[in-house]
Amino acid sequence: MVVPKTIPRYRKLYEVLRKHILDGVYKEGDLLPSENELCQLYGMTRPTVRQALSTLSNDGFIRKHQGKGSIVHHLPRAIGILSVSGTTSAVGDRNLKTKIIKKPVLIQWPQSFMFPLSELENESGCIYMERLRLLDDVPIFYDISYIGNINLPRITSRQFENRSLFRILRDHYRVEIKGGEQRLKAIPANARISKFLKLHKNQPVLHLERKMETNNPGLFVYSSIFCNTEKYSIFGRF
Amino acid sequence: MVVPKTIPRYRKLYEVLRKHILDGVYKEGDLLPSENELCQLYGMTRPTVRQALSTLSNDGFIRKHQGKGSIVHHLPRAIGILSVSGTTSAVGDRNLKTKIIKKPVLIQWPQSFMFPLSELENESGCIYMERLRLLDDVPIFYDISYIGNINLPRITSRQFENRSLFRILRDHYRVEIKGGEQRLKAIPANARISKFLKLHKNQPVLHLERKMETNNPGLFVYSSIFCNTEKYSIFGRF
DNA sequence: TATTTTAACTTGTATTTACAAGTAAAATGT
DNA sequence: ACATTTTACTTGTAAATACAAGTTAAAATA
Repeated sequence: MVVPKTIPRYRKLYEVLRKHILDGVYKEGDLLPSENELCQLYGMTRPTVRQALSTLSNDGFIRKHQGKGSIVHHLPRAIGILSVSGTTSAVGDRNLKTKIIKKPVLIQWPQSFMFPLSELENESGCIYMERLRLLDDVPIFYDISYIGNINLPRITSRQFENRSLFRILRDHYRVEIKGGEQRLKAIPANARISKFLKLHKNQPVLHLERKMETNNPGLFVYSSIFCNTEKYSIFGRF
Repeated sequence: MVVPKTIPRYRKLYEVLRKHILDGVYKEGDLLPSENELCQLYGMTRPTVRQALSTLSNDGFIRKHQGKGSIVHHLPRAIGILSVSGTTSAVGDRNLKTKIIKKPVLIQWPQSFMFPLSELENESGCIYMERLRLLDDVPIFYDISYIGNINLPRITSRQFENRSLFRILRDHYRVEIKGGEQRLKAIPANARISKFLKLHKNQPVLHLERKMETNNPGLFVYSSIFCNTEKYSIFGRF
């Protein structure tokens, strides 16, 4: 069923170092082992080690300094919805709950969609769902998602409670989110949004419209997200 | 004065291809020359070419597909303040004007600053300035900037009208913005903000707090930006 | 002692080589 | 005419090597 594609060595090292940083083995400001030491430790050559470090640097886990080394960068403490990793993993699964407002159903795309669609996407419709995400029982994200309906069997019958959409896509369909684009706006909460996010009407709400690319070239995931930023800020790197 | 540091070859190729894409030599959906062709064309080896393409890919100019090639990605048409490049270059200098609200002055950091400061930063104070940026004569960004006061002679007497802060830092002080982090919030406009952005009081405004890293390890640039997102959205890649 | 120089590290850039894996079109077979 | 296989291309991964350039601390020198 799930094809265990061989994982590149540089990716393995990336995962190991990333985990060590997240687990606190290497703390903020610490110097990572030098590239040559990592070569010896993990039995690979410098280009391979450098590819792993380069990815870590791009993801903001380390900063590299010529002549000095790779220094562990401080980790974001706020909600990292602006990063690729997705909300659930960013907050750490601890206090984040997901509530389904509308279970996933197969529908036609809305009349005037927020992003232009390819012909193939338009023909095959999309999977639609609405979720509410709460941090410490405070509603933070009201999330409307559209997933291109391209060979994702049984997705409408899956359990999405307390689980990341991205995780399900990855584990069950081998779909990885690669990146994407987004538009941001500050808007006044309408009746529906204020109801779900427990805000007064017309209170400012952060609105994100996102188009996410996947490892499947024809498959995109779209989200319209309304954020209650009264208590928490949305955090991002660039 | 300005030391002409040798520019790496992969960087040169990056600049050339980037310019070609921006100038429309390669259009959206076009296939770039293959890596081997680029090797021949520019007289360099594949790892060097790949380093240039990898940077282009990270910056969102191209998407790479194994077995196919590098495909030019569509360019953002909206305002790219979430990208590193800075506002001026992103919009294209055409209709964007900058108005100085408060000329740059050397002051002490505010009492409780939005980001933690290093000792060195705290001791030496900061350069403070306020700017208003207008697109088609509509005020879009109200921008409060703090620059660490580390060896930037005569900066308080420079002309910032219609010029990007980043450009001045780069051209006159060899300071390059490398990346950074930001927090986002939707807030109601207060008296001052509504005055400058020509909005009603309590209308939703997008608030960005940014910390930007530079090629000078001790130097950071901070901005508190209030955005009028009524007409335009803020665009970003991730 | 104080200063300068050197040496030993670090990461950055670049070449060369080899094979794996994905894509698409041409060649082949039925 | 259609389906399959082959082939030639593409990018991906990985090794081995070399030197440049920035940093730091030890060593040499004044």
